[in-house]
Amino acid sequence: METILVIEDDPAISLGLQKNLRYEGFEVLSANRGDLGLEVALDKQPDLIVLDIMLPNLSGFEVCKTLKRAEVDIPIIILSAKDQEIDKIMGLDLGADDYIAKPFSIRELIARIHAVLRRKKRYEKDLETFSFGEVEIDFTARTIRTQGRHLELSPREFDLLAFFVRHPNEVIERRQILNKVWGFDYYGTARTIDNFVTKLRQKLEPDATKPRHFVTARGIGYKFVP
Amino acid sequence: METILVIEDDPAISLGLQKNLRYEGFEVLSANRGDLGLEVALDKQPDLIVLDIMLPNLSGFEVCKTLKRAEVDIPIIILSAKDQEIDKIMGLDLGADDYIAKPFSIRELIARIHAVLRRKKRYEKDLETFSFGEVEIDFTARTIRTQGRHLELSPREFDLLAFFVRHPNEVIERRQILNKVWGFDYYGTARTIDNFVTKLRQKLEPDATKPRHFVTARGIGYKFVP
DNA sequence: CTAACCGGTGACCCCTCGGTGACCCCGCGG
DNA sequence: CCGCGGGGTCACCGAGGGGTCACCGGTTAG
Repeated sequence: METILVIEDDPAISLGLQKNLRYEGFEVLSANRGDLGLEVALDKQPDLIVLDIMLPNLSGFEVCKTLKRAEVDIPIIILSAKDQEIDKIMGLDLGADDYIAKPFSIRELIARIHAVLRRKKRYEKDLETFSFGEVEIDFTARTIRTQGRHLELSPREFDLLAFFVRHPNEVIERRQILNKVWGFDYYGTARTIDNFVTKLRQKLEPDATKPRHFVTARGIGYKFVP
Repeated sequence: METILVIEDDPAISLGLQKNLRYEGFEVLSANRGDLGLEVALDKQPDLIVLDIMLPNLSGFEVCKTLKRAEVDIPIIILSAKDQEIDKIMGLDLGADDYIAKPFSIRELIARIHAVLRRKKRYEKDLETFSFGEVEIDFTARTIRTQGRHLELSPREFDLLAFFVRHPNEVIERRQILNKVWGFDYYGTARTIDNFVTKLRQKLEPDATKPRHFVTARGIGYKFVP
């Protein structure tokens, strides 16, 4: 379930928001002061923050800037009192994900929240997937697709592939591969790696006899080229 | 048949509304004072309330706030005298589902009533049910149907299923499943999970020996694919 | 009070997967 | 041209992960 933090000092608005967001199926946290909101944000890491600009103790501006500076990737939707303010705020380029002026329709706010969360999810999914040639890797589901067809990799095969993908265009010696994929305390023969590379080639290369992605570096190890 | 409660003190408007709504196929209740309206709402639990803001004894504001605070999830459409009032009301964010200014077209009101009811229905359905394959889950009633037949899940089985359903297409390690379903302070063996997964498979998979929905991720945990 | 049920553990067996060795090929250097 | 070493590939085997069943203790409902 997604968690939303509401930072808003007007109790009427805050309570109304909380109620509606819970009704919408979110878990809701709230803070009525900027400094408290910042604290909660850093502590609980909500999925989204609804942030009023006019706040006691620490303004919404400051909260937003601090969060962005801390590289905390929590999307922020800013509430502000007047339409005119919106332009000013957007001009300041706080890095918020959306802006909405009071008085706002709760329906619209919820729609925008969903939109922002969807965007975030899609973005995260990009991080969790990787493609090269005809091959698509989904790290979350630990699945591989090639030419639209699903195919099976054993756990070790998948781990090795993941390692290669994280180090593209880089000759890596066998020792290093063993350390990273099999664990630093593993004392196996280097032949194991060769075997697994063969399997990956057979499953993922268009022509396994002429490897294009999993290239041998004779005398050293292997190199993955996407 | 859906029941609509009209809370409106002007007899002309109230009677007109009642007639039109009955003609439209709704069952209609009415109240001419705020306090009476609230009473009827709580007593009869109508499917929707059309609520005037200016009311004797208890204002529409109060009725709305009280209902929302009581967690009575009846959608409310607010009528108000003037256009300008609408902005103010929306700013207060009473949690009403729609607002309409007098004088209003009865056609428009009816259209909005239908829209709100549709939204509510869809929302409730989304929130409370989930389907995959032949299986239908009702989270509110905590019941399962498959191929039209009702079947029994024990509490833990249901919780585990609910957890899987909330994390589709995601390989989840056993530790995490224990944390989320059994509680972070639970120290049981991983075998427990395996047993419950087996039970879910036997009850929900078309062919329990060839799981399609509850997939094992060898060495890690499980993955639910709808 | 008793029976049924449920959750949790242990035991057993199966099957997959990882790892090793063997064999052969290929490329390189003498 | 030949010998050698590194690597591709295959087949085999043992370990261990997981499916499943049986049992047991506690709780609840009848």
